Amino acid sequence: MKFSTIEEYGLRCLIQIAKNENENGLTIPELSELEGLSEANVAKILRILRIGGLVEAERGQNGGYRLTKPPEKITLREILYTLGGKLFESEFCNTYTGISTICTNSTDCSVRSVWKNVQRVIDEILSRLTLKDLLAPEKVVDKVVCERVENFVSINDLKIIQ
Amino acid sequence: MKFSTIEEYGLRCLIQIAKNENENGLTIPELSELEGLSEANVAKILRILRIGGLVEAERGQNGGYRLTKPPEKITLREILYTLGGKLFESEFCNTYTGISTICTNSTDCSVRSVWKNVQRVIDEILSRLTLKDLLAPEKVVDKVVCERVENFVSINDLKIIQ
DNA sequence: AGTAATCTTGACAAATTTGTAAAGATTCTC
DNA sequence: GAGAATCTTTACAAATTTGTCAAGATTACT
Repeated sequence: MKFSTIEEYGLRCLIQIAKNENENGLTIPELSELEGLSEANVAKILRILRIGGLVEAERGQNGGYRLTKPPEKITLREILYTLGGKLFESEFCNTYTGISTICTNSTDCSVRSVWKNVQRVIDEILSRLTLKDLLAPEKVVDKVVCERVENFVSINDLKIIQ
Repeated sequence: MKFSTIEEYGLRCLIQIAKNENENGLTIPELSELEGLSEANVAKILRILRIGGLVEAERGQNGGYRLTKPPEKITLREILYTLGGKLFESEFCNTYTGISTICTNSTDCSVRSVWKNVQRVIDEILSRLTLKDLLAPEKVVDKVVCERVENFVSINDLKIIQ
């Protein structure tokens, strides 16, 4: 269970765009510079975000990328779903070799239940965090994210390692 | 953010091994048959589980794979960590292009905070589920997993879709 | 000892994901 | 309208993950 690079880079680019003051938005070369990615790669990632409706592009000399909505209205769930799809797709069982027969016949697919429930919790956490929450300096963000998560989950005795 | 096929198949194989009654354990051809995977693929996955210390193998005519501990002592966290690694590795930031300079200089790496907190919650959920919890028929498992998760997380108004 | 059933390993092939390159389309400025 | 700056798209290359194959090692049974 990993985050893909598209998710990582896409979210980073979105944060940069949201932080940007200039009304023209951010250009591909600027994002490339800010995040240390190649321009071609930024272009590809921004395309996904644009098709997903999270950013809009203006071409030409004063062109660039802007958010389509204010950052407080964009949830992390929406972002990560656009960039990487859901953790557990309902076709999942069918795409895996041989499992369809096993699942439908014996209906003994306990694994699915785990995936579903993990996804449910992740979805809920990500729904409660917006792009705006990520715009502060790292330490502030960390505090907010921790609080938000703890407010929702009853982890009392657990510390974050590292 | 996806589960890898190794995680899916590995967990399935473990469940089969745990369910198995025969004291000799399950052989590769049997697991292959049960889960609809090729024998070569099963062999590869079982190797990971064996190196990870979750199963032990016996060679020869009465050979097969058995669990190294009782299923109630094997957590899903342990299993998925063995099969797929952590969601967020601490070297993560360094492995991504260009980010090291940005991270260390501006310490403005809000994304990391999200990953860390999501992982914290997933880890906690997976720690509370053991292999034994997955051995019942699907509907029973579903009930148990739901309850266990809900007991820990305050989702009140959310229903599982599908 | 020989044979069959099994696990074990390393090399390779296929598929998927990730990243790059090049040519095109649009807009602004002059 | 020419040119520069920008986004857009498609095709391709590289890297990673996934899956297969074949040869070897171990054990039990006769």
